[in-house]
Amino acid sequence: MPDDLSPGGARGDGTVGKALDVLDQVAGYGRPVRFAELQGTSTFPKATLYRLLQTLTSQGMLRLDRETGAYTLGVRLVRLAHAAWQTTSLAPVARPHIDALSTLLGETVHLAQLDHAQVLYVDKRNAAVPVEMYSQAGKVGPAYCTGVGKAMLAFLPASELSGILAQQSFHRFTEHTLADPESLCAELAAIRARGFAYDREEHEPGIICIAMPILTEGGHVLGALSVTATTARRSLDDLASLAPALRKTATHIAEETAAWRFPDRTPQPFSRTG
Amino acid sequence: MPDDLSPGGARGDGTVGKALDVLDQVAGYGRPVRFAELQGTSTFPKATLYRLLQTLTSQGMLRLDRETGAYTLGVRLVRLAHAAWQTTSLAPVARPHIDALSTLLGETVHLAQLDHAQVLYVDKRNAAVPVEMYSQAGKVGPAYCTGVGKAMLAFLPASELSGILAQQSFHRFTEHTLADPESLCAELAAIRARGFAYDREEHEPGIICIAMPILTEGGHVLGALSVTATTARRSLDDLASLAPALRKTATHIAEETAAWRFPDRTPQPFSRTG
DNA sequence: TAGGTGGTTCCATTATTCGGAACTTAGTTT
DNA sequence: AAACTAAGTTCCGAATAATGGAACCACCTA
Repeated sequence: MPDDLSPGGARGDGTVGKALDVLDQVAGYGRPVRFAELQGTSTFPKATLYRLLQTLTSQGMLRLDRETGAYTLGVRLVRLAHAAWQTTSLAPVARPHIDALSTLLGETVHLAQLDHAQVLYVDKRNAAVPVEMYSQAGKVGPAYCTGVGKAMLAFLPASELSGILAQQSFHRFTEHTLADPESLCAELAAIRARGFAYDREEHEPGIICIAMPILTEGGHVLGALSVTATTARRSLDDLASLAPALRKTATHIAEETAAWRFPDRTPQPFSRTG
Repeated sequence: MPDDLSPGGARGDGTVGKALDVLDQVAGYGRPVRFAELQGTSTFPKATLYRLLQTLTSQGMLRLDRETGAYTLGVRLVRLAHAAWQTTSLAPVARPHIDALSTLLGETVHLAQLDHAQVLYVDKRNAAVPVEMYSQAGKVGPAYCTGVGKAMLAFLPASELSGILAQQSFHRFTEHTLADPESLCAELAAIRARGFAYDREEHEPGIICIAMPILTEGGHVLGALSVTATTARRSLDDLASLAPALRKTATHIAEETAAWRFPDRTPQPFSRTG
C-alpha cells in the first residue's frame, strides 16, 4: 500500500490537476506500478486514467517499462526536482551553516519548511554518521507535534494559522502530544514569547528537540531548524542552552537567503564532469 | 514545430504538456521569476500563461511570493523529488557500492543515467570532500563528450542510438571533443570492443575519466559510473588500471537492481471488485 | 492628471477531455 | 482446443474545459 497519497483529498483544477494527482499516486507507491494497480486505487475511469498516464509518459514525467508494463517516475521529474531543491528550498543556502552547527554541537540537525499543515524536511545533518541526505530529506510529517512544525506555526500570521488548524486532524502519537487546537494554541503563544520551540516527546517517545524558526526581517516564516536528541543523552534544559547557537545560525540563514533572493539572471551553466 | 531551446522541450500533448512547459521554464531560471519575464520568453498568450501559472500554483508545483510577485518551484516538487530518487534512479541501490569504490580508489566517482541525448548525473561521491549531493546530482550534460555518456551510448540498441544522434547538435568544447557523428560512431565501436569508455579531455581541458556502463544481463543499459581525475594527477593508463574495480562495482549494481526491480513478480493475490 | 507598465478578469468560441462500452491480446482453466 | 478471464487499448458522441483578444484594475512615474 502506498503511504500517503495526495493530501487534502479533493483536488480539482482541470486536467493538469488530475494529471498531477496521478503523478502523486505513482510516486506514492515508491516502486514500479502497473496499470491495473493504479486503476484499483484511482477514482478515475479506466480510459481517463489511461490517457493521463500516456500523457505523463510522453512528457517524460513517467516512464513505462515496456517489458513489465510498469510505470515509474521519469527523468524529467528528477531534473525538475533538482531545480526545485536549488530554488525553493533553504537547503543549498543553509547547508554550510547547518554543517557548522552540527559539528559545533555534535548533534543531529534538521532543516524543515512548512507545506500547508505539514512539515517538509528539506535537509538533515547527522553529526555521527555521514550525510545520507535523501533518506530523510523529502519526508513529511505533521506540523503540530514536531519541534520544527510548532516553531513555524507559532510565527505564522493568524489568518493562515487558523486556516491550517481548521483542516488539521489531530492524532495522539504519544502521551505528550498536544492533540487539540486549544492546548496547541497555548503552546504556540508560549513559543512566540520564548522565541523557540521544544518537542517534549510529542511525536516519538524518548525523542526531544529544540527548534528555532528562521524568519525574515519582516517576520515572515522561511523555515525552521532543530537539534534532536534522545532523553537518554540530553535533557530539555541541556537543549535550551543551545538556543543562542541555534538562533545565530537561523539569523545567518535568513540573512543569506534575503541576499540570495534576486541574483543575476543567468541560464544554468554546466560545469565539471566525469 | 517552432522548437524552443529550453532543455527537454517535449511539446504538444494538450494542456498538461503546456503546463509542464511552463514549469520547465520557471525551473530554467533557477531563481524567482515574475510574470512579465515569463511572458517575455513564452510563446503563450498572456491570459493562457496566466491561467497555467495559476493552476500550477494552486497545485503546489509553483509557489507565488505575494510580496515580490515572483514564482518559484513549489514544495510539491521537492516531495516528488524524494520519491523520484528512490524509485527511478540507481542511486539508492548504487550508493554503498559507489562509496566503497570511491574509498578504495581515493577518487571522485560519478553515477549517471541517460535521458535521450543527455547525461543525467544522479549521484556523486567525492573522496576528499563530504558528499554535498544535490550540488551535482540532477545536473545534465551532453552525452557525446562525457565518459559516462559515451559508455551508455555505446551499448544502446542501434535504432535508439541513431534516433539520438539524429537530433544531436554537436559542439566542440575542447580540441579533443568528438564533434561529428562519424568519429563518435568509431569511438563507440571501440568502446563496445573495449568494454568501457575514456574521456580524453573531451569536455573540459585537464579533466579525464574512465567510465563503465552498467548493464543488465540482457545487455540493456541501466546507467554508467566513472572515475574522474585531472591530467595533473593521473594518466589514462593509470585510470585504465582501475577498470576491473569499476567493472566489478557496475556488475554488483546491476545485479542488485535486477533483484530490487520486482521484489514480487507474481500477480497481485488480492482481487479488485468494481 | 495623464501615460505607462505589470497583473488580473471576462466571455463567446473552439478544441480537448471525458468515459461507457466495445475490442484486443495474453494468460488460465475446463 | 475451446472457453473463460483479466489486463490493456481504442472509439466516438457528448460534455466540459481551455483559449486568447480585449477590457479592466492597481500601481508607479513624470
